[in-house]
Amino acid sequence: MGNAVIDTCRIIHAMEDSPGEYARSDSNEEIMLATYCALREHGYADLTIKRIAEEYGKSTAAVHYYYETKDDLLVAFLDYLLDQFIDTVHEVETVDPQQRLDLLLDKLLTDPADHRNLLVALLEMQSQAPYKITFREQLQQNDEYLRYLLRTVISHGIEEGVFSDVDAEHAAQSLMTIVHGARTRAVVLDDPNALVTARRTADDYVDAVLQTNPE
Amino acid sequence: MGNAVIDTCRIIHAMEDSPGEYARSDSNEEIMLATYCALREHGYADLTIKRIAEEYGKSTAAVHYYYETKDDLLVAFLDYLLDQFIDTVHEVETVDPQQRLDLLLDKLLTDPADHRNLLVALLEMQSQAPYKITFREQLQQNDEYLRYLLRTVISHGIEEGVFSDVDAEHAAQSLMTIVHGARTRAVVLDDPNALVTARRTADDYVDAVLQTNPE
DNA sequence: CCTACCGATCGGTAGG
DNA sequence: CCTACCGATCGGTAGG
Repeated sequence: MGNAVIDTCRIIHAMEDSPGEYARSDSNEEIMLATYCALREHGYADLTIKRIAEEYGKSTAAVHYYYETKDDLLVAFLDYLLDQFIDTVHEVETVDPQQRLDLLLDKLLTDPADHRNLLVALLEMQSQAPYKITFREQLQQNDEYLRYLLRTVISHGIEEGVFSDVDAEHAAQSLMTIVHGARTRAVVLDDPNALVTARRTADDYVDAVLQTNPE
Repeated sequence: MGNAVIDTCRIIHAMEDSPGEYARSDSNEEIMLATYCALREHGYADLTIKRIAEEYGKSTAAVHYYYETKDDLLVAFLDYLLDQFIDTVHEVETVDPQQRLDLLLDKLLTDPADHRNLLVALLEMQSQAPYKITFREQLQQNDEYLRYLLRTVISHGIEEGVFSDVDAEHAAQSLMTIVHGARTRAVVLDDPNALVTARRTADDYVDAVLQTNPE
């Protein structure tokens, strides 16, 4: 499993080292990737500038050249990481409420590719939320946005009469709770099944609480 | 908020420094408490033997006298921490399925006293699960036990005809997902309301999925 | 249990 | 961007 992770990072680096298409100003992107790999391999507690520099392939001074302090770098990295999750969700373009909610939950609770590695990285960053106000605010904003997406689609469904007239904000919070619970359990208990189970739980919830039973 | 934490730890220390009732062999308990406070105040990434020793009120060598390595200490501490949660749940003695499930969820999703501090400590320890097999196994065992309690009470309810004939294991996993999600959100987003909301979500789930509608 | 100390490593900087 | 280096701090141990 440890090897799988390293491989993933090697693959990412390989992809990115390919033909020099865009300007070298993408050093930032490279450092973000290096941070991602170093974090995934060592965890937040053992994440050092030196290890990031090793993944980056340059010296520690090179890292400090782009980011004055370790904190600056990590704040930027958390934005980068949360964007990865947002991007996935933005792939859903359907507007039909039932279908859209279904697909949003799919994106939030499965989808993968590199999902497991992303979830580990997220867990590590989350663990610093009680101590770094910046992190906490970034995570709050992300949660708020995802909740907004859910609340909106639920409201639309209610207006169209396909969902029961429930408290849309509460329903959105409930689904976010299931999402966070699934992610935590998947990574902490090392149980990939946790996401699949939670996807079903979310469906239970939608079917039983939101869905109008046409009979 | 930072002050509130420190105060909590001071209070705990005060309680424990009171009349010398039991033998001094309780140094272990004192070190566990010191670790709890140091962890709560600084987070896992900045948890050092020195800081634990400061909370303990003795030298770092004193800590190493009882625990050979930092790892040994932290493994013992995780057991200690998880026991705190288990103890709370064990206060539920009711056998009536509906009432018992209700009270179990209360204990898992509210109860507090020092709940928030306990949740922060848990989050910190969880963040090391991907890197320390021992931690992961301890957390797996804990989750398994709580799931067992839920599955059992659900099965009893089904036998007695007060719950629908659902997959008890899946229902238990769903509730555990909600519990983990609530804890994560409460601490990471610093939203005490997350627990209350999730308690309602759990009720939604129980009412809609488990409860037989007698009509 | 304490004092004193070990080698290793940390984030960050000076000077180029 | 690199080499070389800074003071501070880490987990752990020797000797008592």
